[in-house]
Amino acid sequence: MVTRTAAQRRAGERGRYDAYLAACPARKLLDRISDKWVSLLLNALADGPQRYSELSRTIAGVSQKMLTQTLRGMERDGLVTRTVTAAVPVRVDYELTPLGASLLPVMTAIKAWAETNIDAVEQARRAYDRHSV
Amino acid sequence: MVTRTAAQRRAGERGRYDAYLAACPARKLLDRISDKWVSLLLNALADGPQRYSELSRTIAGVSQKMLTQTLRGMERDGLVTRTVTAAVPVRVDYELTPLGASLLPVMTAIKAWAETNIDAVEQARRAYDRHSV
DNA sequence: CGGGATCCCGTCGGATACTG
DNA sequence: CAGTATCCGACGGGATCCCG
Repeated sequence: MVTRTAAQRRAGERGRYDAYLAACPARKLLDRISDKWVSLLLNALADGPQRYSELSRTIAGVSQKMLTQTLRGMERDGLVTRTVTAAVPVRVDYELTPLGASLLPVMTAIKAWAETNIDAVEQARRAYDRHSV
Repeated sequence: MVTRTAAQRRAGERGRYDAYLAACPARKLLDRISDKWVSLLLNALADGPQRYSELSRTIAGVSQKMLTQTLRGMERDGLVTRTVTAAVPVRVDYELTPLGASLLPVMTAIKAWAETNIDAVEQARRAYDRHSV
């Protein structure tokens, strides 16, 4: 077997492609906001700061692990600020930064497309399922 | 143990919340376009129809499994059309539908935000990492 | 109250081999 | 050429327990 296998060739190409992808800002952002909890937290924090426990109740379905993990990630990316108030029961508030708030219009644009086109998508989906099942 | 545990209460709330989420058009759309391969295919198909093998080479890093699976999903949602030309070697072309094409501006908006703000995000990230490591 | 650490399971996605 | 079928490893994310 002198020639490289298809898998080997693809592996080489993938290396460069992954590097290209990793450098792509749009993909980085998509990876971030496409996260289920990030988008929900963005919405929850849109109308003012909230405490950890408030967020926990607002989002309802989230586990502490994911709530903490997601908030940490967003804080790291400068999308939210974390403010600890030393009291007897500790108090922690989260708030959108200007950067985080600037993401809201983008979410709105996505939402707008979704709301106008979701019917067409679901119709196409039903049509597809009908003749293929 | 008379009262329900926190987990039990959350489970109930999650049921309603999941239902709410499932009904949310914006989330459905996000789930779809946030997919790594969907966004790449959208871009690849932006400037005209392409054959299966062409897409395979354009995207480079994708496995046949994911390429086929993703294209099927997009076809189901009415974002692309699949045209089979019966010839000696079979020929299959994929093309964006108007619905699929209407998604491109949204992707552009996301890309625009990403390109103007990615520096701020990465700077915040470095600052965060510096004082916490 | 606001988490950190750990365990565990389900699903996603890659590799490989085979087919019309 | 354009897939389908199968195996399987990695990882995301929930549940649980514990701490400052």
